[in-house]
Amino acid sequence: MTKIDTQGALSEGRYLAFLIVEAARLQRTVFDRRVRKMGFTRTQWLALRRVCDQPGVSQSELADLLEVEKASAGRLIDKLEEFGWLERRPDDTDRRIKRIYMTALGRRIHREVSPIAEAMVEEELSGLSRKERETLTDLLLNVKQRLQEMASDNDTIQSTELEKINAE
Amino acid sequence: MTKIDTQGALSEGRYLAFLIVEAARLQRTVFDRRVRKMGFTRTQWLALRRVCDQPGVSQSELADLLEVEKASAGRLIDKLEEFGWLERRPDDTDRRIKRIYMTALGRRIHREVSPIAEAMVEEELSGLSRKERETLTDLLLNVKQRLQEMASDNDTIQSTELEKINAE
DNA sequence: CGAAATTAGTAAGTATTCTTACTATTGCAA
DNA sequence: TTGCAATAGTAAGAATACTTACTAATTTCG
Repeated sequence: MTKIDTQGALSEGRYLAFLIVEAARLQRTVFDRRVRKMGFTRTQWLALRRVCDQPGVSQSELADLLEVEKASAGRLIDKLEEFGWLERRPDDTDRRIKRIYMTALGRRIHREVSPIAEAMVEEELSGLSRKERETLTDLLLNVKQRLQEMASDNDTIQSTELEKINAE
Repeated sequence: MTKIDTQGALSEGRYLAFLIVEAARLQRTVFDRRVRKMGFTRTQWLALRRVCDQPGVSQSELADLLEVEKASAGRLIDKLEEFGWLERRPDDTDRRIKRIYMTALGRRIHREVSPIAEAMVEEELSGLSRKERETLTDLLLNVKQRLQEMASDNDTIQSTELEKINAE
């Protein structure tokens, strides 16, 4: 009764969904290859970049921005502090909060890696005109906003049916 | 001497690169939320879907398709075989090879989850016309192909300079 | 034929991140 | 004020995936 038509109109959209994932994964792969030889990971680079954009960010805020858990962010900052790229400083008024700042070494690393990232982006978009880039931006923004709404609506799924099947 | 202009023309492209990553991550988040309650992970679902599309695939082929290492694919298949969704069968002619097939239960799980995935894709694209979807597909394909070329060119980066900085 | 190189899969150890539980601090309200 | 709830960060253990090394089977080539 619930035959699924995977060959019909839906497949086009499914293809688009895969395209988005594949483009993102390729970006990640290329970036990883180009910077991993330097001895750090993509996550570490993203954290460094965030702190550069927003010095004095708290650990929890940084965790949100990087979309990892608070505990994971703590470990990450441990390592980056070990490297001497970042440092924790207490907040002036709230003693629970530790704020993150870049060190001179961190700023230097950032200055060196930034052009690699910029060059990668420029290269991957080199086949598109300025107008096409704008169009791509608009369309992706549309999809992203829709996805954000979907991510907010939490609890619309019943799992009971599947659990029954799995339990048999 | 190597001043970086992060505010100029490059920032537009950088924004696009982030958009791609964010859209992909949101897709993943939404899908995870909708199926994780059913007791399995996105990777497990992707593996099941691949085997459904391509029954009799070998473990190594599956690892390539999922872009994980052979060892990880082995563990993954262990678990899915434990669940009773997939099964390994020996190859007829090459005794090294184990081919992966779906079980009746696996097919049933697939039939239940597939519409959830399809509905998600349809919903996330609901703000775009058919023509806009085609445009988005074309533009993303262009970016993806460029990234694939970049992923093939392996060794164009010197890491020496960064290592020097880091070692100080 | 028979030894070397290649390929499929597994095993062990490591790294990363998540989940859950905990401590310390702060804010709010009876 | 004092006690309860919320928030920031940490700790410990599980899950997942990667890296490296290994075994078994197959292919290639002298």
